[in-house]
Amino acid sequence: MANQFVKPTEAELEILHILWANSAQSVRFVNDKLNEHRDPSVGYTTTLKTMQVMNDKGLLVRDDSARSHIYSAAIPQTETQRNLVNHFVESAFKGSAMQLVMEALGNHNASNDELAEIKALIEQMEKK
Amino acid sequence: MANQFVKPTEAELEILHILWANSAQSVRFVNDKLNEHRDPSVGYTTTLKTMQVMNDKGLLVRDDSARSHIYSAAIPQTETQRNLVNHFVESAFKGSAMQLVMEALGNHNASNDELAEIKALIEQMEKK
DNA sequence: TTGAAACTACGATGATTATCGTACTATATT
DNA sequence: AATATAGTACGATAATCATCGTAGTTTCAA
Repeated sequence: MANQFVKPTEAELEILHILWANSAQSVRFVNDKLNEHRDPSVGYTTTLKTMQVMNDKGLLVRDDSARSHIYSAAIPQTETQRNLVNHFVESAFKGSAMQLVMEALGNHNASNDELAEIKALIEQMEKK
Repeated sequence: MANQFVKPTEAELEILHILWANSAQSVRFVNDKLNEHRDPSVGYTTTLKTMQVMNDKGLLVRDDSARSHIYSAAIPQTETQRNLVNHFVESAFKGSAMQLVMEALGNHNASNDELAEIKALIEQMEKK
């Protein structure tokens, strides 16, 4: 059977975004990145604890061979996002993914390039 | 300024779906509907309590003129879904709505009618 | 008219989340 | 060597969520 999806919390997702964009990093690095965009800044031990929990949950992988442990995301970004979308479609749109697509398309600006890319994807789907 | 968005929890969202589809209803009705698709069924007082909390949060409106109180969703389905999508795009896709669209399009089946509808929406967007 | 059935109010509980402080340990600087 | 610096481990806390039990009240039927 497929691996069981562990849904990351909001705080965990922020950390995942940082590790997806920056591969393997220390807690110090992640905490600094987090606080670049935070007003009440997050304490170092808060980030440490969260990342330890994520490691226990199987969301992160840890290399503890050196004194400063190095963490990376255990699951690829696209796979996690696919799972998140599946869950979200169910809970917010009762399974109607196309309603979600319409909503997301309608209320956010898209460049012509992006629109072209989506059209291409639709063409491709129609051929099946 | 616009009304502050109160994000419904998972359990609350399920109740909202029932009330969006069935307008004004009693707790009894909602609880019965919930338990149509639930294995460990939800207790009546659980649903009652949740709906009372939702009323306090401003998610529901209550008519308590009769003994059996009648609740309805305080905010329209489309408006709530728009807010949910906005939040989800931020947290899961760091603001890239088009990436969400691609993901949702790619991994869910769409009928030809639905694809046509989306194409129409895209045509319309290109004219701006 | 009295007892069962149905309803509301409300407090309590266990689980999860986000947060931090403290204790302890290893490294680096003077 | 002694001390400051930087790291990990871990317990504690307050907030939120989902859940339910109990108490009290209204309605209805035998």
